[in-house]
Amino acid sequence: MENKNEAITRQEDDFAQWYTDVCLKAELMDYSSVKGFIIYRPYGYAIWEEIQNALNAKFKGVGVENVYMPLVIPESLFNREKEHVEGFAPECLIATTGGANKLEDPLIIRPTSETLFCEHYAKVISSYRDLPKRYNQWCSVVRWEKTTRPFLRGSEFLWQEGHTVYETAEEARKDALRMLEIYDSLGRDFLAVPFVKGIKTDREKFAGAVETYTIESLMPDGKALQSGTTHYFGTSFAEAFDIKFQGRDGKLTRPHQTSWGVSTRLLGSIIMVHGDDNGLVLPPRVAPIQVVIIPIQMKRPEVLAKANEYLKTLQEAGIRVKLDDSDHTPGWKYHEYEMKGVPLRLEVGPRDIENGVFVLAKRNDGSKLTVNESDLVSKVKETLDVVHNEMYQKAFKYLLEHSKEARSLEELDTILNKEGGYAKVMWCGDEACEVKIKELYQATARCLPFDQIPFDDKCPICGRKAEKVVFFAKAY
RNA sequence: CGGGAUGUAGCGUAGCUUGGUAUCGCGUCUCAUUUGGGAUGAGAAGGCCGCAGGUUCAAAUCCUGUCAUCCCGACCA
Repeated sequence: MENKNEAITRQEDDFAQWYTDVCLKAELMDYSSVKGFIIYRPYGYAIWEEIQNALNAKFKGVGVENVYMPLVIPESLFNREKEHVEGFAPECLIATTGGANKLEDPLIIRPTSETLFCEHYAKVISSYRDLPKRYNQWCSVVRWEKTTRPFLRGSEFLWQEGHTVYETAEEARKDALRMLEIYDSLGRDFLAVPFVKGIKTDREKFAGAVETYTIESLMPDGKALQSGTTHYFGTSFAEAFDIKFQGRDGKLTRPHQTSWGVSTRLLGSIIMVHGDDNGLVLPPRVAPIQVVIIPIQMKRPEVLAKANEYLKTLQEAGIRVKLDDSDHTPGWKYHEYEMKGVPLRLEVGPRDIENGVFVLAKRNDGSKLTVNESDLVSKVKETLDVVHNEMYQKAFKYLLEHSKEARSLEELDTILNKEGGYAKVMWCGDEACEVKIKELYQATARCLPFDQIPFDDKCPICGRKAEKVVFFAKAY
């Protein structure tokens, strides 16, 4: 019997509504009373914490240090880099009063913190011996968005923003690419989300950047989601904020900078890429609960004793495990943890105990296996890895099957408007053709992928010579 | 910011046309029996009808404004 209170909209009926249902019913978030500002509930926040743990470990491995910068930026400071201002001004939230007084220099709630980092760097950098600097902060930023959706686009969102300073362009560029690789590995090894890696067109790049690199993921409704970006700034910020150092040659020199970030938008990606009509499906390595133990006929003391024994053993093995000994029926619990996307369910009841086994059920494909008690830890660990790999492979297959070459306007139309996914286009390099595709199909250039495999030699828009492959898609 | 839809208990809703005691289901709480795919019975609690004005003897209902959410477009991570 379908319980109306628990049921969610089916994906094929209304994908957007399905997404919202999952966000709410899996208890990831709730709406607050201010548009676009959401409440990250414990279960949703816990996923973000797992992402933080994974990234912090990777950051530390390449010498990144965590810091914290102020929430507010004086308008006068924010205004120093021209392109940057033009990019962000339309979506700034600005505080104009402090206490009873009007502020002479209004305070911008940070939409991003380049300016603060730069101001600080100008003070603390004076010699090549002070370089490189690799700072990162975990914080939230505010951008006054017109329309908002949980995790995908919010007025406030949580993210990390890294800001680095190097002596040379080569080092800085290398940093931007290395951080992109870290993001890519986060997707591959933790989120089970495959990304297309590449460089943004000039039109799509970050305000103030020389080059923007990106990881793009593909949602099951055929839309692309920009999931993280890294930027090479050249020396433009260093000039605007007067950051200079005395080089090995004794001369005052402008350093080269980068910035890079991923946000809670990654949660949106996880939800959509893996979720199904029963709710969330979490990749094991960032799942707050990796295994949930469901005892059957709990009132029998041997059942609860065995369940607690499993709990303890798995905890000691470093697995994130929960025993649900609430007095709901087993069936209720099955649905509950499926909605919440817990990768593995461990069932243990009188029948199992008699036979010295337990049942493991995989959330990603619903399959069940019977396991000998003695294999508890090894089998759970192994199966978590299996689930991760299956989830990644499934998403990767979808990505491949929905990345198609478009040699003509007709093919572009078919891919973008009927099939969904990426349209690979041979691009002449003229922004006019990029704009034309946007006008015709509401699709944007997601990136020029690093893996350039040309399949034609002329631009399908203007017919001129084309050498670069660009991925176009409708985007979130 | 334009076009459309929706706000009534934690969730889903009836009532609104034609103003007059706030409807039902789920969930929650208590007790008992249950437990291998959303258990059953009995009892109970829970509402400024999104918010603010207005019309009226009287507003969930009519009018104006506003806020929020969802969908479709233009901007972003």
